[in-house]
Amino acid sequence: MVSDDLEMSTGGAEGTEQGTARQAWLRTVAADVARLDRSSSAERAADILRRSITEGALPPGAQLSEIELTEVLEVSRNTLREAFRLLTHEGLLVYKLHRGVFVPELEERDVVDLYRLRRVLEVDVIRGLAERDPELPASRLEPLHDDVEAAEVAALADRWPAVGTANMRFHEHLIGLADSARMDAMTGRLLAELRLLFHVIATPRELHEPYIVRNRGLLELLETRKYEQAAVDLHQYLLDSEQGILEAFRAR
Amino acid sequence: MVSDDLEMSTGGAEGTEQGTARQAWLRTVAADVARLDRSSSAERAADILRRSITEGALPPGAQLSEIELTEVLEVSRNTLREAFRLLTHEGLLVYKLHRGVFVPELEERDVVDLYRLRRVLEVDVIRGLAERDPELPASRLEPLHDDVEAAEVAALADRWPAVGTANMRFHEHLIGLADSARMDAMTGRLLAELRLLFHVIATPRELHEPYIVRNRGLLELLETRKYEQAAVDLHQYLLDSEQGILEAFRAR
DNA sequence: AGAGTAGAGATTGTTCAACAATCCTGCAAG
DNA sequence: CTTGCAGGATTGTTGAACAATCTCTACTCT
Repeated sequence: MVSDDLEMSTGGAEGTEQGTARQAWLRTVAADVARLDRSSSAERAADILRRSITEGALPPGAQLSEIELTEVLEVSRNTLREAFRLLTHEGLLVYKLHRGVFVPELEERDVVDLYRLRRVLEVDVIRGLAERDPELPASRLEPLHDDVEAAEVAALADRWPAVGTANMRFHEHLIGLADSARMDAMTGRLLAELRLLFHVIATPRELHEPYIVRNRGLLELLETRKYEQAAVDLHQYLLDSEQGILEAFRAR
Repeated sequence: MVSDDLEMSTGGAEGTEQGTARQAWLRTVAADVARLDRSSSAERAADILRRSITEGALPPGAQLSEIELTEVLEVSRNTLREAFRLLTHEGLLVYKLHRGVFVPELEERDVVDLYRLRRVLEVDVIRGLAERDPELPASRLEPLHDDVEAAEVAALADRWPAVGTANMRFHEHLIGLADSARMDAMTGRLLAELRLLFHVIATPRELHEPYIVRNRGLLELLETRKYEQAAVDLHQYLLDSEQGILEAFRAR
């Protein structure tokens, strides 16, 4: 959701269209300002907790004690509870009234549910490209390109959780092609929940490795504007991925 | 979100019909208990605000003052802020750091975005029925039936906002056929945002009336299991509805 | 001994009052 | 007309306090 660290200042860009260049620059500045402003204590606390959860430090089922965390995070109880609410609505925590907040334990039916949504949304994005944006500029695919390379590099270094992260960012950027704020929000939530599942799985390599090359294949189909083929491939891709997670899940 | 509790051991299967009747009763009791338990002050405050917003008492753009509302709702500032967070994540309020919370002002692009999502999700639900649940029991369509009738009754009484509400519930129940908790949540949010739009529209009758009969037609297609036809109709239905809202919106 | 119950201790839900940080308004100066 | 600067108002955050609820232990009764 963040970590698009300062993309700014890459110089250049005094091409023919000064007006649009300036507009683009204004946009990036506005984005930076928004990122700085976003600092409220509750959201910073939520950031730390989010990382702890998605990286597995807080395993599914764990309870988060309020007094304990106020000391660790150095925020007041009220602020901490606001952070809890934030994460609750991302699906990364669940409230049980008068009992506390817990890291949710997802079940098979959640996997099925999550993947159903992923298939619907992601496949629709691709089909949508064919209809509404067949002249997709290559620059919009750059983030996807970077993600694929990041996954390949991480794989060479045997860093499989990093591969998983890169793969997820690939899908996040894929959804981003739709220019739909609400799809972006939903996807963020879906992928966050999915991440929850990864930590109960023993074999991250088997889980992530096959999709590095498939992501690259998908990207090439997009670059050559074979949208229908990309949609079909992605559908099968997600079915396979779901199956892989379900199997790993049953074998835990 | 919760209320999966007390699903436990209903004493096994005594008479088949007694068993299911008892199960149904247990479910309703569980729902009641959940409703009472859910009482947290923040959620009660959120309920009141939600109604105020969706019924138009708080128009788009309005700012919600904290001190003012603590007096009206008789809750502390902290609890009120928790209610704000709840509504923020439903899309019914937006936070501006150090400035306060506001009822969002949706624009044309939001209409387009919302309807894109609605089309994707709702049409997929129908197509999904064909694949995974062709033997859909008639009882599952009862809520849809009730909604259609409610809309027809309200129309006869010239109560057009009520017609709009009934129409929305129809779509909510339609999504419910998918048995997907996450689709339900997303739809709730999408429809809440859509409601926000209705209040800047001057002619609720023209907006809602055509869809009463179309809802009934859709329902009949589902009852006779003509799923593909229903999917096609629904797609066009949503395109028309989007167009209607956009026109009313531009003419405001 | 085992089941049920009462109560102590711990945790969460909510309130209140205070202070710090930020925004908005109006006014003066260039 | 814009820029810069108080002053007032609103939001962000804290800490302490109390009420409500849950959990676990120890006790009573059969």
